[in-house]
Formats: sequence, structure tokens, C-alpha cells
Amino acid sequence: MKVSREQVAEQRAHILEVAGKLFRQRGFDDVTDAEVMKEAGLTHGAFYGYFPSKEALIAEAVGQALVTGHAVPGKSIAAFADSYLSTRHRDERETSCCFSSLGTEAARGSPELRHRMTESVRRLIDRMSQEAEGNTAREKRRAAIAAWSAMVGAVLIARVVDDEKLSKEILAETRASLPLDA
Amino acid sequence: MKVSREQVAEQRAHILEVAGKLFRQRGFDDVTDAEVMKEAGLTHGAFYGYFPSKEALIAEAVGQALVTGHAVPGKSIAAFADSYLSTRHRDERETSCCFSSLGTEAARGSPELRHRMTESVRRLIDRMSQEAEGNTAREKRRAAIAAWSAMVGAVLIARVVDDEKLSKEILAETRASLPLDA
DNA sequence: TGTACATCAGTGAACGCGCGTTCACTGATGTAC
DNA sequence: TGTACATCAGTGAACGCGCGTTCACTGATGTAC
Repeated sequence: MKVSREQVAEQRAHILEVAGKLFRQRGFDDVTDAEVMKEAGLTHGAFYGYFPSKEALIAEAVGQALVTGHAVPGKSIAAFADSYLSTRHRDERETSCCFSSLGTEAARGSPELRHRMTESVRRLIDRMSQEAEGNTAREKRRAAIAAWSAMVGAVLIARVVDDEKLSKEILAETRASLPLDA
Repeated sequence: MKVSREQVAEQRAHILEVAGKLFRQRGFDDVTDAEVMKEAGLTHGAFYGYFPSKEALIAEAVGQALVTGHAVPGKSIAAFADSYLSTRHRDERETSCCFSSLGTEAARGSPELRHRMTESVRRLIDRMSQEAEGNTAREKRRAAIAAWSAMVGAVLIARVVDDEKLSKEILAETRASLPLDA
């Protein structure tokens, strides 16, 4: 059945949203394109009308998630860090930050995927630099980079750890050490 | 052909070493058990004489890599941070730290794998706490946790980023901010 | 406005391929006499 | 010390299964007259 152009664009956005959630929840390899299409309400065969390959879907879905996802909204950097280092963000993986949920896989991913993630890193560091601690622009930028690294690492480690107490401690102590509340 | 007991133990250790390197280089899913065995100089069929499943191999190989690998040797914490946040460690993935090379996949791994990694986190935090900055034990432990989180996150991000200059900056600025040189 | 046709999003089934896993067999080693 | 047999690490081939990808077909929509 044919469908209007707007519906196609909506379907496409819907597929990307579904894929972004599934990938963050279970990783690139464990999620099949058949599953993504089914979850989006379409049949497997329609996939290649939307994307040339699974790799292309991955790059687009993550690219989308990086923008709409757990980026910095209107709130302050301190509030962003609070939510980033919360147990909620740790546990709700399907809507979480792509670096802490897919980072090690993404490092081996397509050039397109890595490029989109790189642009996201740039945006985030620039944004965080504005509010980070420091007397000079250089110091502020350093603090932003260090804070972002610690945030990503802490959530990653907190998710690997199988002891709830230790996991919480890592999130809380990392939060307490961030140079963001100047 | 039959072989002596010592040879079997050596072969097993060799398989684990090979698997640990391949997994860190290319991830759990992309490496097949046939490939691991071939690289170790054996045939595919011998695999299930050594391990009950691929999942078991993953847990054992990572467990081994966590101990012999990029852990803290005799050197100081500051020297450990220097080498951890070097471009060499970023680029030589096959012998690198399992958290920064396999962390996001490991977070979805078997209980056995996550448990071994948790024990490694505990050992590392305890060890780093001894030399970290701070006036009280609590402060030292906090600094150790924050430093370890930042180290893992920085290497992860530096590997995703496709711009060498930005990648180096993330490693260097994270290093400069660590509270380890008390 | 109504009819005839071209378009093309979506369907459903199939395809090769490579994966994890199994298994009958081999033959060098270790053991018993 | 030599011989006969049991053990079992390793071989090589096969197995289902599910993956990414392809394709002939369908039928509702948009367009032309």
C-alpha cells in the first residue's frame, strides 16, 4: 500500500526512535533489523526502503538519540550532572546517554557513527565549559572535559558493577567531586 | 591425540590469552570461538573440551585480563594514570583495560562476567585510595573513585572521537585534572 | 468532476552465510601386568 | 623392561538456526486528461 510523503517521514522518525531505544538497551549486535521494524509496526522487508544497511540505521539512530536524548537541555550543568549520575539514568538505559550505553561498541563502529558522536562531544564540551569551574577559558574547558569523562566513566562502571551499594557509591562520589558548581 | 596434563593447562591459558586480546580488539560478538581456537593453534571442535560455552570463555578471558592486564603493577598511581591516559593505551586495544574496551558490552553480560569485573573495581579503588589526594580516608576514596571514573570515560571517549587533536586533548586534560599527585 | 494509469511504500517469502554447538572418530599418552 | 589396553585431548565434519539482505508482487495514493 502506498502512503503519503508525510507519513513516510513520520514512519522514518518512528523507526529511528525505536531503534535508538533498542540499541541502547541491548547493544547493536543483539538487536536485529527485523525486530526494529516489528517494534515500529512494519514488516521486515520494508527495512531496505528506509535504510541502505543496518550500519546506516545505527549511525542515524544514534545521531538522532545524541540530539534529542540525554543532551543538555535548558537546565544548568550542575542539574545535568545530577540527573546524569542518578540511579534512574543508570537504570533507564533505553533513553540514556549513548556514550555510557554504547561507547565501547561505537569505538569500533562506522566512520559515520563515530563522526556523529564526535560532533556531540564537541557540542557538549563547549556547552559545559561555559559553566565549569576555572579562572581562565582554558581552565574551564579542562574542568568540562574532566567532568564529562568522569560522568561517562562512572555510569559505565556503575552499570557493570553487580553490587548496588558500590554502584551507588561510584555515582555519588563522582558527582561530589565534579568541578561544576563554581 | 592425547597430551599431558601440563600441556592442557598451558593450552587453556594460551586460549584465554588469545581470547582476551581478540575480545578487547574487536568486541565479544565479532570474535567467534572458531577464530579464537584457530589463533590458539587448535581446531574449532576442541573448544567445548575447554569451555562449556562462549559465555563462559568470555567471563574467564576477561577475568584473566583484569588480573594480568592493565591493572596497577608496582608503580605509583600517578604513573599508572600517565600510562592509562596515554595515546599508546588508547591505540593498543588488545592489551588495554577491559572497562574502556568492553565496558558497555560487559554491562549486559553474564552475572559471572559482571562479578569478576566488580571485584576488579573493588581492588582498584582500594589500591588507588591509598595514594589519592585527601585529608581523610573518605576524601581519599572519593578522589580514587572520581579519578578511576574519569580515566575510563576519557579513554572510551578518546577512542570514539575521530579527530586526533580532540582525542588527545581529552586524554591530556583529564590527566591534568586528576587528584592523584598529592 | 470523474476515469485510467503510473508510482512506490509496504508485504511476505526466500536466499546464502556464518554462527554456536554437537558428535563419531583418531591416536598419542599413561597405566596395569 | 615390554606388551596390551584404557583414557581422553584433539580432529573434522555436520547440525540447526537466525541473521542481513533481496526481490517479485500488491494495492492505495497521486497525477493526467
